[in-house]
Amino acid sequence: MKNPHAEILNTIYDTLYKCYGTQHWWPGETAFEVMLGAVLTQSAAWTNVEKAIANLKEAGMLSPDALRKIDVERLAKLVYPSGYFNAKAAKLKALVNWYGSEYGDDLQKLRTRPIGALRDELLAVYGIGEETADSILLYAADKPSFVIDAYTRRIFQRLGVVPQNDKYSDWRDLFMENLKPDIRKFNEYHALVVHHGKEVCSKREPDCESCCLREMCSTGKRRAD
DNA sequence: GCCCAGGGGGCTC
DNA sequence: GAGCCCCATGGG
Repeated sequence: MKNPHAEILNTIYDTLYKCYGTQHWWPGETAFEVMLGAVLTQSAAWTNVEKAIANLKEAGMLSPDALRKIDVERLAKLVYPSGYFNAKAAKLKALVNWYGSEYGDDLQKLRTRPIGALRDELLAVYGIGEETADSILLYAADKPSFVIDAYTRRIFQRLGVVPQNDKYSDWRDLFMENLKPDIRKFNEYHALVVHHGKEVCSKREPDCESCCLREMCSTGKRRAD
């Protein structure tokens, strides 16, 4: 028999895709904006991240050079709406300093790096952990790196599809080892998971009645059991 | 007005 | 290497 995980992961993808369709997900107007967004969205709602990015745009701060030059206190005020503003200002500084010193702010150069090496580099930058690294790899650097977030864990836990250990790396391996590396699909899969997590499978009150995954989900199966 | 969301760093043991 | 606290906002 074929790999059972591969089958269920593909079935879940197909079901979500049939239910919601293409998400056209590109969380930012440019790859650089995506990198900033990946940091700003840490523990923050995307609506607040949009406010922070709008502030940066208005202040002419959507370039690596401008962000390197700006006063960190002023930067903190601009990103205020996304929360943790002092921490995030320092993180953005670290990100653009790395981007400039290692790649000369050249996106194409960054994209020529192999996925594993680039991931290790990102993880060494202050403020970039595993989820943020994978978001940048997938949505800015065009690398097939599966993004795990709170929605992913919650939804797949409810479906009973879980790795042996509840660590980020184990969750990522579950997807990376059972899906063919495909940038488009990883992009779409994560977008569908986020959409489903927000609209249907929220933490407080999952709407199991209208959930397209309810047939394979333990949480929503109270009717028959 | 409280409770909750939740990624990453840094410290302790 | 697991456990805990800190960072701060906005929405239920």
